[in-house]
Amino acid sequence: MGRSSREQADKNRLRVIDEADAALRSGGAAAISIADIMARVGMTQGGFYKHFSSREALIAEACVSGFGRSVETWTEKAAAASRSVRGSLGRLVQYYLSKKPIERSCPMVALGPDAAPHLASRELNVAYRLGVETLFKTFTNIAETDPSCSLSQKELAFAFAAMVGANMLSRATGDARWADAVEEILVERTEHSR
Amino acid sequence: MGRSSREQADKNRLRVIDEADAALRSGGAAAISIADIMARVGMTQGGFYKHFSSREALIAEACVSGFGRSVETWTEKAAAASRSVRGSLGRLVQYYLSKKPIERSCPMVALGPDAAPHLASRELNVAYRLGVETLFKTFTNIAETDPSCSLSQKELAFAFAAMVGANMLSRATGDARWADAVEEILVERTEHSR
DNA sequence: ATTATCTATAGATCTATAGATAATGC
DNA sequence: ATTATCTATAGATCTATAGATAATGC
Repeated sequence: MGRSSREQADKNRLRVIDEADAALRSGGAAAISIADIMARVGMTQGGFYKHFSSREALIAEACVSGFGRSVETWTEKAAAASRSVRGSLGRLVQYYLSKKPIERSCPMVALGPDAAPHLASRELNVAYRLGVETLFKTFTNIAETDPSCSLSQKELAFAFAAMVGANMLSRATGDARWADAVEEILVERTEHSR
Repeated sequence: MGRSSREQADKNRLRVIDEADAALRSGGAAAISIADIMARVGMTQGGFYKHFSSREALIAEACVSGFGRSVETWTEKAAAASRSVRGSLGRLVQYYLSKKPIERSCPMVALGPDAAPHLASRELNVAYRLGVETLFKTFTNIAETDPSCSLSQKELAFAFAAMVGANMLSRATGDARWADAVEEILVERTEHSR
């Protein structure tokens, strides 16, 4: 097999990023093996460096991509109709904390420990910070346009941290207690003032 | 240098666990290199396997040790006198979310992603679950004996998740916003009923 | 002619083991 | 005699690079 068309090469690049994103969400940065990911895309490791300058560069790009995907999903889930939960923020919380395949977690949780400045490349740390900032902005935007929610900025930061912490704890322990408590309280708290 | 005394060997074993605990808190399971840790203790890697059956076994033991240390610290901090915060639960929250050296984080956060059942050894997953359970028990015990705190069990689980999430987010992003919001709200909420 | 991908490999890890060494403990 | 530790190394990674190959794009 020889060279791909420019168009195909661009698609291959995106597939590599998608696979890296999936691996990151499953096992953090430690789960990124260039040979593995290239094999999953159907290529060999040698081709990797025509697309990315280093493993670190791929991780940072996958982080950007993962957060981008989360922003989209959050917006969709908040907007979606739901019988059980009336407010859009409540719907987002319910989606975020409902049992999902454990192998594909939120990038905030999957990358949290790896993204700290003393461990991550500068690129990854920047991508993570920007990603969290963007997701929180999405969160507050949804809250502001939700008439059933009247939380202050500080209370929103609190709720956001609780959501993320509960996700991490329930995922790691397999005990839904954390996710359930946060979901119930936040859904109630964004509806009782309607 | 030849053989150590039985007493010295036991001390060496504990020093290996302490170094592993420090490495775990700094960089998660990925930061555990047997040669590194043994060198830090002043030994060579060959001696490792007289003390531990495998790298995974050391990680699990370090996890147990780390949680044990946290339980002790939490109890001390809650009991300590403080001018600024009156309730013992508030003191614990303040300690847990105050700026600490980023290199020595809470085991719940440092090991969270590594401890999930599809990634960790069974030993590590069990140690993590037990550790979280014990820390939450410590948390609720402190809350129950604190007359300024009247949170329900569900609200305590919520507060606990918020604390952990804020710790992870502030540590990873370097932005104290999450820690500050959770600290202020929880300290206020455990005092306004006094 | 250019270049995306492949094959092959250098160099640097890291875990675990085997056998040697020397101090302990009886 | 026993055993905690050391030296040395096998075997298995993994990242990154060099040079070959073959299809694209002009």
